[in-house]
Amino acid sequence: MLGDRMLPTNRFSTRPLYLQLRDALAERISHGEWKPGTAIPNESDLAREFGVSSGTMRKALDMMEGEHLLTRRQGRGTFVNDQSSDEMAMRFNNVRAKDGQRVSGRVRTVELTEGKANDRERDRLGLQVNDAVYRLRRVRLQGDRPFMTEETSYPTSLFPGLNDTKNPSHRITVLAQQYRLLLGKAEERISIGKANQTVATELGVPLDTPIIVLDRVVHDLDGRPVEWRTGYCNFTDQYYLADIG
Amino acid sequence: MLGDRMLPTNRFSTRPLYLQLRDALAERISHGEWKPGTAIPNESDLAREFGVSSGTMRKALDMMEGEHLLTRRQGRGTFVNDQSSDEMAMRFNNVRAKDGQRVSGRVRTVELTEGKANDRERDRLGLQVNDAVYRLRRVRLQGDRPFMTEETSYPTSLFPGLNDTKNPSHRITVLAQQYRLLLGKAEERISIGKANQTVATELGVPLDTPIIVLDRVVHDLDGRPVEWRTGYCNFTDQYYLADIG
DNA sequence: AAGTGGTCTAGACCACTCA
DNA sequence: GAGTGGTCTAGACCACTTG
Repeated sequence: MLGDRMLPTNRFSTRPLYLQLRDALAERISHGEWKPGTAIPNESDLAREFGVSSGTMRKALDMMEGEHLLTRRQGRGTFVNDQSSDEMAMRFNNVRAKDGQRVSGRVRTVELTEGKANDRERDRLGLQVNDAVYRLRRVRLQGDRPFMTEETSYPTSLFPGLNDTKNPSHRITVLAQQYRLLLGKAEERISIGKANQTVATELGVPLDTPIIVLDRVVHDLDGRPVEWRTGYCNFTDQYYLADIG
Repeated sequence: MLGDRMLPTNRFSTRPLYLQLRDALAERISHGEWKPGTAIPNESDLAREFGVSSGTMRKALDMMEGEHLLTRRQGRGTFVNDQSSDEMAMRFNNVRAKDGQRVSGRVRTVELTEGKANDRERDRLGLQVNDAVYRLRRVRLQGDRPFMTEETSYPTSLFPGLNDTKNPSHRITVLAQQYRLLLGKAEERISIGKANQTVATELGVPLDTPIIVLDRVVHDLDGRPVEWRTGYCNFTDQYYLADIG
C-alpha cells in the first residue's frame, strides 16, 4: 500500500496501476533521473518502492521494454536504452542497401531555417496557425553517392534553440534524447514522383527522373507528432523494407 | 497438475508452459476444432482442462490475441478470429487510396499455372530444387482503373489442389484459412521500376512508365514462407502506408 | 444476477550471469 | 553463491456485457 508517502501513482484513479507505473517510470527516464545505458533497480525493489506487487511492476516494465525504453536481460538486470545507439537509431529507418543491410551512410546538412508552419506542416505535425517550425534540408550519401535528399520540419516548441546548435543530429532518436522526448510510433507514406530542379541537382540525376517519395511522421509516446520528414530517393541501389506484423 | 490425462503439454519440456499452451490452442483452430467466429471456453475452464493456473492460460491467450488468432472482449468472451473478414484481410494490405482509405477494389484473375519453382521462388519461399509452385497472375482495379498487376507464387505442398479450385481467393488470409494455415508476419520490399510490355498493357500505361514494385513474402506462425507476391503499381491515385512500431 | 475478461496480489521456484 | 529476470501458482476483486 502507498500509505502516506507521496508517490506518482494514485489508488483512486480508474487508470490501471501498471499504466500509472509506466508513466512514472518513463518520466524518470525523460527527466534524466535514470540515464541512458545505466541499470535501474530490480523488479522487487521497485515494487516495494511504489507499494505494488512485483507482478504489477513487471507488467509495467515489460510494456516499457516493448516501447523500446528498456532492455531486460535475465541474470543481469534492467537497463535504460541509449537512443543514440545505432540499434535504436535504425528503428525508424527502413531503407536498405541491395545486400539487405540497413543504409546509414554519411549526411550533409544543407540548410537550417525557421518559420511559421505552412498548411502541410500544420496538418502533419498537428500545429496551430501561428506555431513555428525549424526546417532542415539534408542530403544522405552511401559512399560518395547521394541517394536521398530530405526536408525535415520540427515544432520549435519541442526543440527550443535547435537553430543555435552547431551540428544538430540527423537522427530523430538522438535529437529526442537530447530534448528529453520519448519516441513512440511512426508512419511513412511511400509514393512515386519526379525529381524537380533542386532534387535533381542534389541527387545528381536528370530533371524529371522518377524517384521514391518518403513522407514520414514520428510521434512521441503520447502520440504527439515530433518530426515530419519528406525524403526524395533515387533508389537505384536501395529499396524500402516494410515489416508487417 | 496434469495427472495421467493425455494432454498436449509436457511438464518435463524446457519450453515454457504458456508457449506449449499457445501451440495446443492454435492447433485447435487450425484443425477446425474451434471454428472462425465462435467463442471458446473461458479462461478458468481452459486452465482447469489443461491443469495450469489461470494466469498461465491468460498469458497464452493474450499472446494469441497479439497474433490475430483470437479476440477477447471483457464481459463477452474469447472468440476465434474469422480470417476471411475484411478486417483480417486488410492486415497485409498497406496500399491506400489518396483519401487514406485502404484499397480493396475488384480483382481480375488472368492466369493460373503450375511449375517447378525457379531461383527467385526458391529463394523467397525457401523451397528445394524440385519443389513445385502454383503461379497466379491478377490485376487489381479501383473502380474501373487497374492500379496493380501482380504475380503470386504458392508452394503446391501447402495448397494442394489449388489449381482445381474454381475461383481461388485473391486474399492470402482467406486461402490460409481454407488450407488450415495460421499466418504470422510478412515483409514487403518496395522499389521503383519501369513497366514492361505485359505490365504496361495490363495497367493501361505507356511502355517504360515508372512504377512501384511491391515484393512481399507472407509467413505462417512458425515463420515458413507461404506466399510470394510481386506487385507492379501505377500509383497515380494511391500510396503505400508503412507503420513503424 | 450470472458470467466474462482485466487487474492485482504475495508469494514460490527456475534459468541465467557474474564475481 | 548472490542477484537478476522469467515462469508459474492460487487465489481475490473489479469492470463490463447480457439475459
